[in-house]
Amino acid sequence: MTAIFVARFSLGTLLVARACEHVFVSSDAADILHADLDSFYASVEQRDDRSLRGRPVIVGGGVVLAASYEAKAFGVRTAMGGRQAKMLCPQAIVVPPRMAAYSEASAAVFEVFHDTTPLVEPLSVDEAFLDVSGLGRVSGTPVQIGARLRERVLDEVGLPITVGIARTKFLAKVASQEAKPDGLLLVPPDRELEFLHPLPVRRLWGVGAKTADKLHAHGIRTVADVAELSESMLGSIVGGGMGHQLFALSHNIDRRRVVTGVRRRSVGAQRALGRAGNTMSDSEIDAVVVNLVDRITRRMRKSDRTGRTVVLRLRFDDFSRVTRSHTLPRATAATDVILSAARALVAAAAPLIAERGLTLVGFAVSNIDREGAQQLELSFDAEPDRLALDSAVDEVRQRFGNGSLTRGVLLGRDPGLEMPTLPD
DNA sequence: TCTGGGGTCCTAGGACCC
DNA sequence: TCTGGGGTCCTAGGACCC
Repeated sequence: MTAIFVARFSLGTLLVARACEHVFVSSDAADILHADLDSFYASVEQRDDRSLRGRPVIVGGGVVLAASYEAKAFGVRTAMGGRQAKMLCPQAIVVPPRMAAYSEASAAVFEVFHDTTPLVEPLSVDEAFLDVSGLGRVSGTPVQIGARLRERVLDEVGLPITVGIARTKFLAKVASQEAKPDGLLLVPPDRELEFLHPLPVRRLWGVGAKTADKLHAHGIRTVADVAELSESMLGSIVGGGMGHQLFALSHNIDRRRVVTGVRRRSVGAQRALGRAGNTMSDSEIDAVVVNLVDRITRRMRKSDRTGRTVVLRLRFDDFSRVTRSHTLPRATAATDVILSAARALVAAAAPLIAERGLTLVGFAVSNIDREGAQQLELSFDAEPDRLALDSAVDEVRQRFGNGSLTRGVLLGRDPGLEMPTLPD
C-alpha cells in the first residue's frame, strides 16, 4: 500500500502550474534528446531558394539574426553588426528575415517532435528537449530514435537538425552543441565526466561573457577547473545563486526533467529606432507606442492570456538601458487599459528621453495569468523521506527560481501519517 | 564593430502588514 | 515606549539565451 502525498508550495509572486507532477521519474539511461535546428533562419532561406545553397547567407540587415555555416566559416556570428559581418565575408548574400516562413517551418518541425514522443519541452522556435524513456519497445534505442528524427525533419521539412542524447538535459544540450552542424551525439552514462570536464566554462548553462570573465580572472577556464572548487568559493566569485548552479553542473548534477505545458511568462514587443529616434516628436513616439501595445495585446488575446505588469524598456544613444514598470490592480489583455499604462510610463520617462536620446522603445506585459492559485502540487509515489523532500525542494527551485519558494507544506492523504514541513 | 527582437531568471531594496 | 522578525508585493537592474 502506497501513501499519496501532496506537497503544497507557495510560490510567492510566481504561479503557474496547476497540474500534478510526478517528481521521481528519474532514469539512469541516456534517454533525453536535445534537438536543435542548425542556423535555423538561414537554413529556411537556403531551403526556399536554391541559388542560396552552398553559399554564405546572412539573415537580417543591421544585425545578423542568423548566418549559414558557409558564412560562419568566415567568422560571421549571430548578433554581430551587419557592417562587421560584411567586412568578414564580403561575398555573403544578405536577405531580410521572413518571420512567417520561420514560424511555419517551426510548427512543422514540432509536429515531428510530437509524433516522436508526447514529452516535448520547447526551448525556443528552433530547439526542444524530448524525453524518449520508455519508448524502447516501440521505437528503438534513443540513438535510433534520434537518427530517425533527423531523417524525418530533413525529408518532411527540408531542414538539417542536430540531436544530442544524454541522461540529463544539460548534457544533452551540450552534446548537441558539440555535434553541430548536422550531427548526432550520444554521451554514454559511464563517460559523462570525461566528456564534460575538458570543456570551456562558457559551455556551462548560465555562463555568459561576464561570468566567464570573472572565472577567467581566477584562472578558471574549464569545467574541470570549476569542479575543483567548493561551492562557497564559487559563490564568492560569481554570487551565491550562480555558484550553486555552477557547482551542481560541474559535478554533473542536473535533476531537471523534461516538462510539458510550460506557459509563457511575459509577452513583449520592441522597436529599434536608430538615430531617427533622437529627433522624433512626441506624437511620432506615441504612434510607435500605440503600435507596440496593439501588437502585444493582440497576441495576448489570441493566446488567451492576461497580464498585470506593464514594463517599458528604453535604450538611449549611448546604448544604456532602463526599464520602468507599473502593476495594474487586475490582469487584462485590453488594449486601452494597457495603452494607458504604457503612455503613463513613457510620460514619466520623458525627461530621460529628452536628455539621453531615444534609440529603442519596447514594452512587455508580465505577471501573466497572475490571478489564480499560487501553488504547485507534487505527488509522490511513496512516502517521501528526507532525501525525497530535498529533491522536491530542488525541483521547485529549478523550475520556479531560487527566490520563489517561500513555503512548502506536505499534506498526507493518510491521516495516520506524519505531516512534516519542508524547509524554507 | 556597432549593435534586432523575442524571451528567462536572479538579486536587491523599500513599502507594507502582522 | 521601544523593540523585532518574517513574509508579500512591487520596482529596477543585470546577466543570459536563441
